[in-house]
Amino acid sequence: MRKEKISSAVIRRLPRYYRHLDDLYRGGTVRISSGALAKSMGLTASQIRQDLSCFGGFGQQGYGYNVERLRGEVADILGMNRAHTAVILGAGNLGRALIENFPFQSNGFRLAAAFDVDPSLVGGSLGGVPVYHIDELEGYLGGHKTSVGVLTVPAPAAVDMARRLAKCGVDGIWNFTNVELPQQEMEQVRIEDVHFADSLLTLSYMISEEQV
Amino acid sequence: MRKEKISSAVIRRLPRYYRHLDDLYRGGTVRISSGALAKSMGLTASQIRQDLSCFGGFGQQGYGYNVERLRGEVADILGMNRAHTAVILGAGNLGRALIENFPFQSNGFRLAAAFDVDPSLVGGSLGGVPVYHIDELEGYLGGHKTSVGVLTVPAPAAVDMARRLAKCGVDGIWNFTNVELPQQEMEQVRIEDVHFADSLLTLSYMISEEQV
DNA sequence: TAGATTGTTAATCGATTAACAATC
DNA sequence: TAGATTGTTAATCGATTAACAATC
Repeated sequence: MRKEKISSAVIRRLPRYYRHLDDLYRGGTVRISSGALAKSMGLTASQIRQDLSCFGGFGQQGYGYNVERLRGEVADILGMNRAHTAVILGAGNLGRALIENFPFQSNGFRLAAAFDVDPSLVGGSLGGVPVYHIDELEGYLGGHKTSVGVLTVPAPAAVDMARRLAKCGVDGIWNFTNVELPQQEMEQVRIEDVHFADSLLTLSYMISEEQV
Repeated sequence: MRKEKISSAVIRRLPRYYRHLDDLYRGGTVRISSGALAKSMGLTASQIRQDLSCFGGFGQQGYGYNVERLRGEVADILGMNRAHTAVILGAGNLGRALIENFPFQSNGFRLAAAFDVDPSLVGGSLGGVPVYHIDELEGYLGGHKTSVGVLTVPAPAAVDMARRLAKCGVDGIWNFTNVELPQQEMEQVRIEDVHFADSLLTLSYMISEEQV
């Protein structure tokens, strides 16, 4: 289906396309032209047509794109309909924030289990998700095919936990620890980092620059 | 000091440079060549020299870079020594995770106040940070020059809170809500988004692609 | 000094934008 | 049909890589 390797610049824009198309869809918009979408997203029409054409011709000359259809196509491209599963490691504040508030379901994931060491949490559940002791990780993953491990453990535990997830064969790690995981040790695992510090420092640069 | 507009590709790499240099510094490394740093970061030596030369000549021929000095220079460039201040809006799980666990201080920020509507929190403090009622926001910001507002409120409140922060004259908004803020309404405010959903969907794409 | 490594200029590569024939 | 808008090819722009003289 796909012609060549899709550049990561394009891939990073896909979730934004999805988000905007979903908003339009929910708002009842039936069709949209690349020009109109570009304007509302702050991109160029050319870029949108170029990006989408990596995956196929979803539009129609003289008409534009059907919002519902395009939204669905982008969802498919992003793998949102593949019944991905996730487990989360670490049920501290951040872990709990994700467990209780992040809409895994509407992003195509089912959050199946949480792991922690806190005896007051283990055996219970959070937001409908059972909490197991971290020692049960291998046993659990052995029996439950899991796509992604979400890492919200304290920094010192991060690398070890990543290794254990990799050894159990997860496809990806969603890394919230401010630690660089050893990708070269786990070539087969895709790692996506959410580095809060990098983000804040970028903002710090931007606001500092203004005042030079 | 700076010649021209620095490209955002370069800016996004600066925090990673800082992180690596800080690790090296803490580990006691005194000097490093662009080649060695490149290898450990998965970049090219050319790129590192090119990036750094945007800001000045920090190295020495035949020697490389002094780690402590370069770490300091990058920190300065990032604005880490400008005594930035921040307030956080929303002390739910995510807000609390940031208040209690995120090292604002070592990223050059002082987290001065939190705002929420929960009567059981207002008037108290979290992680040493006083919690005020959101109604007190304007009063507080009027009296306390604040660089950044951290947005960890529920999605429906996000845009309104962003407007209020902008009106009070913050320089930047660190946005954790899955909402696109109206940048065009607040040209003077720099917005840095941490879109969890975009990040997870990127990972979803990467692991799905493997299995085509 | 000789070897190493920078900062910078030139060459290459890739991504974005523009243009336009195809066509709904 | 005429107007609008796509998908795609070509042109431009920008970012990365390579090369090398300068020099510590």
